[in-house]
Amino acid sequence: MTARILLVDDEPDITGTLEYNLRREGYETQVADTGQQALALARETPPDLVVLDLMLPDLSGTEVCRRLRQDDRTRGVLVLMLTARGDEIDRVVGFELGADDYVTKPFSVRELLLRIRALLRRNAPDAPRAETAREDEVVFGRVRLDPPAHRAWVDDEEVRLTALEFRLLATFIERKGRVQSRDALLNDVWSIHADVTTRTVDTHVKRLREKLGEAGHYIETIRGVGYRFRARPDEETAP
Amino acid sequence: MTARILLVDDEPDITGTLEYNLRREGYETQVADTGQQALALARETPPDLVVLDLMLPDLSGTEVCRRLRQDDRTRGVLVLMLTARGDEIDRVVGFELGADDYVTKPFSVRELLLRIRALLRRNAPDAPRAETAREDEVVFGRVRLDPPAHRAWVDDEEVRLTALEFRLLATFIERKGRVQSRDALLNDVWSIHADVTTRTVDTHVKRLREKLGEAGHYIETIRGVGYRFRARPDEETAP
DNA sequence: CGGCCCCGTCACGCTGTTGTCACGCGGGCG
DNA sequence: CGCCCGCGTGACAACAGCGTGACGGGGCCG
Repeated sequence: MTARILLVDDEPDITGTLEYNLRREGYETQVADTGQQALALARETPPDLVVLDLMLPDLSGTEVCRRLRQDDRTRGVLVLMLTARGDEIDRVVGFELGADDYVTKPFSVRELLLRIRALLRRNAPDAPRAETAREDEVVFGRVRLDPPAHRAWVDDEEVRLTALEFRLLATFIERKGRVQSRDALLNDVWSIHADVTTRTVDTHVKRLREKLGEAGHYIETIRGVGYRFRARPDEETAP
Repeated sequence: MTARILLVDDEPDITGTLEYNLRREGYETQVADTGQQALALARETPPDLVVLDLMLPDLSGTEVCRRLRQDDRTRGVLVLMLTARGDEIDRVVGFELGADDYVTKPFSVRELLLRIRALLRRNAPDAPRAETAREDEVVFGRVRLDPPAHRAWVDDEEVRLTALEFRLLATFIERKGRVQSRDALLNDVWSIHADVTTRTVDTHVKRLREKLGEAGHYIETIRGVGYRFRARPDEETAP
């Protein structure tokens, strides 16, 4: 079974070169030059791997990745990100997005081809990713997160989180034990730097708590400061 | 638990640079310049990750990797390979060796650091922050403060402080040993420059003392001037 | 095109926090 | 020795901050 690869970039030079080389190696390829198109194609017939540029005309690459993870049909697709600022890479391959690999621009085509091959083989049918998949999971008390699959559980009961909620929860867990001001959260989760008087953060924290049920108590309110995710699941703070 | 990283390369330049950078990020490092030495060290106390050069004086990097995978003690260790001729990479990250990632020489240190961080996090059991949080703590006698977490303890008993009280206490400790006039405190803690006739400061000092219990005596009243936090916990001032 | 889901905003009500006041005490200064 | 200013203290009312339910717009999918 030859692998199918979806190339997403608005630069024809890049997709062209990659397509040529990948086909020469026996892969089937598809090309999309916008995020929307990429999502449509991926949902139509999920590829084995998506090479995803971060800079796209419509949606950002991170957004595309997020939506891929949210759809059952495309959840398991491997994602290799192209380009990321150094300080973004952590989020790209970390809790939040769970991309499987990345290559920074300018990149050598050879390098990219090698990484694609490595990813596909690591994920090959008879070499189940079971082991590595486990390692990608994040467990905190009764909460379990699988960033690459973009799924969440509480007590082994799956919880359906929206993209935003997932991002919020991932950020909380990543920064557990430390208070996050509303401003900080708006920066990191919403990617906006606005002075805020709205109750947006509060509302989404409420929704997240609601969906997490008992585990919602992991999110503590520090009045006048912000929110804090518990440092440890069994921790008891002063009354 | 900070991660332990074993660097294996016969180039002191490389190991030196990496060691410096990794330590700066809080990792523990070990260095080996031969394959045999690397294996010995790894078996002695298995590290969390091995950065492994392919070109070594005695054993090849691939051979070292293979033996690491064969030994029960070191089987689970993450391996990041340095340098590989293009046509070798397939074997390195493939079934045969099963390295977890690779970086080709010449490599950017930044790139390598990012990949190391990504690997470790993906593989981190838990509590990646526990240790670093410690470093942010402020300890003064029986009082302990954790500003990022916005928590306070007296004799390891957590004390619940309001945002204002926390700010006040932090300011005191920051300016310990020096008298703070009520005006100064209103400036720094309340961020207002008002002529003061109110008993606001006094009231909050009282509340803070109350919550601190015995440790409340760290805050001394300097009649006619203001308040002063002790310079040292064991200090006794003349009555 | 229509329905659904997601998300931002708003208003309302509650609770903990905070500023103020009055009172009493005590120490220093005249 | 006594008075006065400064400080501790308890009470209290206003208020800000937060939880919550509801609403409407907008985007995505069928």
